Amino acid sequence: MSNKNVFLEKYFLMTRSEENYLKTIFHLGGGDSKSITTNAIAEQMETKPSSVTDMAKKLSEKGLVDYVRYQGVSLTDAGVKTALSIIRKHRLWEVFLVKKLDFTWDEVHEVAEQLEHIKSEKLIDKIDELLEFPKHDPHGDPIPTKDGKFQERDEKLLSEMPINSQGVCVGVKDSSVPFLKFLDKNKIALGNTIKVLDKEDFDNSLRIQMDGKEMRISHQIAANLYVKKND
Amino acid sequence: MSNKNVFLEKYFLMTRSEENYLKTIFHLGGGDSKSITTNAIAEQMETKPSSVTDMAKKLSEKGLVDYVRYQGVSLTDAGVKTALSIIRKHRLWEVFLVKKLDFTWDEVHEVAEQLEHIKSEKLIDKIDELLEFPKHDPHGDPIPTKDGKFQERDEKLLSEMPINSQGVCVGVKDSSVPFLKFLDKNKIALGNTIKVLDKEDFDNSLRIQMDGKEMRISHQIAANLYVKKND
DNA sequence: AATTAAATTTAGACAAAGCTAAAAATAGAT
DNA sequence: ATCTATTTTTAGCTTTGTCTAAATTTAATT
Repeated sequence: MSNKNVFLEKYFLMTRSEENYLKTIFHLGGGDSKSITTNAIAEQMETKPSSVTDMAKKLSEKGLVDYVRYQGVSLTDAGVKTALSIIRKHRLWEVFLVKKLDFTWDEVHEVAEQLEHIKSEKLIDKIDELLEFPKHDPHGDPIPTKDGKFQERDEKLLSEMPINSQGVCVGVKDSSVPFLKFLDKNKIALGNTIKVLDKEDFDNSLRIQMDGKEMRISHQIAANLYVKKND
Repeated sequence: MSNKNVFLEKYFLMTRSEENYLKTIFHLGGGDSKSITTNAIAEQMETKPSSVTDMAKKLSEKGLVDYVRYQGVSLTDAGVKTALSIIRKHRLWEVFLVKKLDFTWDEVHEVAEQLEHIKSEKLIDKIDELLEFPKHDPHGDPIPTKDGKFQERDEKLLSEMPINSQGVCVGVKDSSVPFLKFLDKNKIALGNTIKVLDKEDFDNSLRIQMDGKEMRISHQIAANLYVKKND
């Protein structure tokens, strides 16, 4: 019961629950040294704030988050690294499910949610290799590198943007007359800021916000608009 | 909190621990209506008999084992079915790891031990399909069918036999003169009963028992001898 | 600056899965 | 048939992760 291997104890032996908390904190922005409230975490994870407090203490003990009572939590460098490794696994498994097993867009999340907790570095590296080192998951979100780097591509198709992200319109893929006319008619112009509010699984159409007003656009349109992500 | 869906509650929502117990009981022979002692289970699982007793009660509650105090446990039909579905998953994942990700013989078990608990029927069916419905895992053990049938092949290569299994020598694959001379010299003849005592991971050689005496044979030999399993 | 509303933490409880130590039942040997 | 020795179970405690309800701190408003 002695303190044999602090490194192993603190960083490798993560429980499923701990990993889920780190992932959530990262997604809520707590990797940018921003403090995330216990309430926000509780809401996201569909649990109670008091449970979050308990876990915050535990993760703080392990050096994975900075936690100040009543002030919320933010990930430490070690916490960010761990969160990224889980997100990497999640997204690689999503690619695997879609590319190798013909899962659809909307089926992958639940299963990847389980697979991301499998503990084997070799396994995920081999999956990465099998998939030929994909850069993005099926939703267009970037896959962190093995050494925990986030290679955020700053130009992408609007259809690949995650929900709640926003960017400036920087180009078109289809430059046909009908398409450009459509953009003009709908006051979509280069330089406009567009925020993705929601995606409809049924037809992949998007609800977006532009210049303060909301609108819905089809997947075909979104898949031909390049935007530069800025948040 | 009402008793909404008994089927779901009893059969689908299995914990990892419950699944591991069922698998162990099956492997110890408790599927053949034979009673397995709590001590045997505890030893196999590297836990304590008292913990096994607790779980026996729980699994009995759920209708997965028959448990009589001081008499041990045996799997019910539902228990056998569940155990086989876990074993099926374990073995399919092993094949996947070896065939698709270049894992070696000895690396697969630990990872498959985790993967077997992933809950997604579609996932394992798709893996099965990807692998073109293999009949045996990398160790030569049979993969149960989706509807829980064990298709024990009664003829297999000696090199594919699991440790502690035994069979009667029924044929050769390589019928070249040098090979047959070797068999003759070592008194290995059709009709002999051979028991696999141990496998050496390093060179895949086997320690076997034949006619009461022990000997070691290379993988190349074992991979060219057909035996008919009989226990 | 004081008071109230909202957010957060503490305290105490629970279920799952395990352990230890003591009690009870079975089985083996005489 | 009785008595040990072994096996098995019970009772009570531990840890992890969760919850509820009560207490406390922060923030917002007057």
